[in-house]
Amino acid sequence: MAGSAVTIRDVARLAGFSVASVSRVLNESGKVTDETRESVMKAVNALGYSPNIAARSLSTARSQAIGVVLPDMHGEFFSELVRGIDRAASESGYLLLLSNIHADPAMADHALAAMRGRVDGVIVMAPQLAETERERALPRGMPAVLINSPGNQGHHALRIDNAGGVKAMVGHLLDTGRRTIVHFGGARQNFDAFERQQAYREAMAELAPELPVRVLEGTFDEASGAALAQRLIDEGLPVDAILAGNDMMALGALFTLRNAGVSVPEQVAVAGFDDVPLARFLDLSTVSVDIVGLGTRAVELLLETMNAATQPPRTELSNTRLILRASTQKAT
Amino acid sequence: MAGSAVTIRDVARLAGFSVASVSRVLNESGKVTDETRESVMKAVNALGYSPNIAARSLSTARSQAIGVVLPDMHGEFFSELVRGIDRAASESGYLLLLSNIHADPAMADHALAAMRGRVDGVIVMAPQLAETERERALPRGMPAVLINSPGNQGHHALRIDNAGGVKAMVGHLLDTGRRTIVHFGGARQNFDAFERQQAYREAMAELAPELPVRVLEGTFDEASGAALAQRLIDEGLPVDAILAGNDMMALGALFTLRNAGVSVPEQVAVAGFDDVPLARFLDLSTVSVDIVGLGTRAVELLLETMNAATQPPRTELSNTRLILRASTQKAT
DNA sequence: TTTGCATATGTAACCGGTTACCCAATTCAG
DNA sequence: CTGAATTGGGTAACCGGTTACATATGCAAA
Repeated sequence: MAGSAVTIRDVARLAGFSVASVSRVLNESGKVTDETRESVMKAVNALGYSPNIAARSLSTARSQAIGVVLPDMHGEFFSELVRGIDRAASESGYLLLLSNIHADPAMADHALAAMRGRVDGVIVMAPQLAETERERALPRGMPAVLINSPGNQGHHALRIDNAGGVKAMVGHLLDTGRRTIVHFGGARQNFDAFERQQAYREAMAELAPELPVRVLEGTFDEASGAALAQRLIDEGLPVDAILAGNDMMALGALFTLRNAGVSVPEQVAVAGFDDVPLARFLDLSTVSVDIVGLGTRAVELLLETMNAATQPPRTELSNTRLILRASTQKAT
Repeated sequence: MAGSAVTIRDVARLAGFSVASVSRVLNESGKVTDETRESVMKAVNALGYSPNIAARSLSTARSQAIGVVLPDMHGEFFSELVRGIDRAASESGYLLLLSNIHADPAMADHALAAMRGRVDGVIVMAPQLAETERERALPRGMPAVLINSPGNQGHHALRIDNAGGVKAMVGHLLDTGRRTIVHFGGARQNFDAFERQQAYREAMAELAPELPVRVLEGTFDEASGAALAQRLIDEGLPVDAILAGNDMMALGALFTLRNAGVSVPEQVAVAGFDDVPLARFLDLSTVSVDIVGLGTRAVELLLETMNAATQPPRTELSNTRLILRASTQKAT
């Protein structure tokens, strides 16, 4: 370990006190006279001493770090989430141990095992991992908070309010006179994709049971959105609104429609989900999620769990906001 | 520390062997018979044991973690860089200890101090921190690699090849017949902004010394680009090319020009730097930087330093690629 | 058979902190 | 002036691993 040459015993020797007193001075625990404090501090500065955190962790059984296990994801969502987590964690004096897991359950196992003993708790986002697999990987007794992950075995969980967001958007489309709303869904095993598709069906059933329901399944990327849009064009465009499972799909659709000479929003409305920065530039109506807030809240819940493990597990929804732009409504 | 119920002694007892043998099995060090290995592994699985890393760090004096100190930045750049670092680090069995520093030198101090004894080395990106401040904060003897940071006191350093990228873009603009190229610069204390402005001046001096040089200073955001573009419009648009210090400024300029009825690229070419995802959608010519590669390379250099500290410090440039789109040239 | 050597395993010291517990000195009450 | 209470400080056990060294076992060579 780098920079650990000087130990507490060296400081104690130079200061002329015992290691216990040095420790007491440094941790401001226990009683010490001012003279003791002074000579200890002098020795600390003279030697450039700083405590070895591994040793401290070992004996206190706390590491002042929280583990963050995230899927291999791109762009804004990742950075905003980490920003939120980091902000809240460092406010409480915690550092972040970060690990991306790459879809593969074995890697998830490995990542979580590697964190054992180095973190006081973990924030896990594993939308692609089944509940049983996750629970097996999670060291038992490890405080954990889940973000957007299936199940909630004894842990606090946070979810994006997919249902609320989708329902609001469906409501908006219906309000603006759309009658044949088709949903572009993401891959089935993706948790968000699943929830959003579900929400679309429920919203339609509740708000407009007389209208047709149609889901085209793809993947959460631009190319997939483009391909599905092309399919609709080939069919003669039997729709007046596309509600995509995320923004990238929506953008793919948007471009394909425009290139094919279809006017948006006049002929077809296009809506997405996520409010990626691109959406604003391309005037895409979408649903915005407070990602920084999600991360911050996850840390709060985790700290709560770590301090008083007896809380019954809660699932909270992070709220969403409807962002209406030109892709679903005529300019005002 | 959470989840530490089972220790190596429990495993040893259940397996009927000593802790030394268990350790040998788990670390694949020393000789063990197949039967020993088997019973140890059985006990490990039965108990769900995984070693306490703090204890291991303490006795081996290595933490198998690297610290990552990054500025508070947004979007793609952050996620791609972390992705690159994480990929290379986890391949070599290292975890990431992450800390955002928020421009403030005191926070940088604090972040680095907190990493002492928990990491085997650090990757620091602190473009806004003066060299002396950074060196004071960095624990002595701590292996470090710098990314895009001023100075390189005894450390390996990585830089985006701002000069090369800007020069290539200036060359392209000149080749396509532009004669009055103005540079929109970022804030002076931003290291990249500074380098890019410098590079613009040098490229002009070298490639077209007879042409006018003009720099408008702003900040690295869209609003600033828009404001500067408006200023040029108010002046009667005495330019035929805008080379912005980054993509966001370029996009701000692009929108403002278009809204004012200026045709791009016919009347004015607009170029950026970074190749953010938006650039592709909005057909902005720009310079792309291999961010993932930057992160990966940083880890490689760091590991090298940690293993053989005697290398003379090197500074490497990560290469850039000219991305030509419609904002600087007519459709082919 | 004895010596020798390789090999597998066990014992216990050690990493560098924290802290329970003990002791000595001082203060205070009666 | 004595005994009790208070207080600052020291000793050493402990956290959970790793590993140098000691030991035991088996087998080959002499």
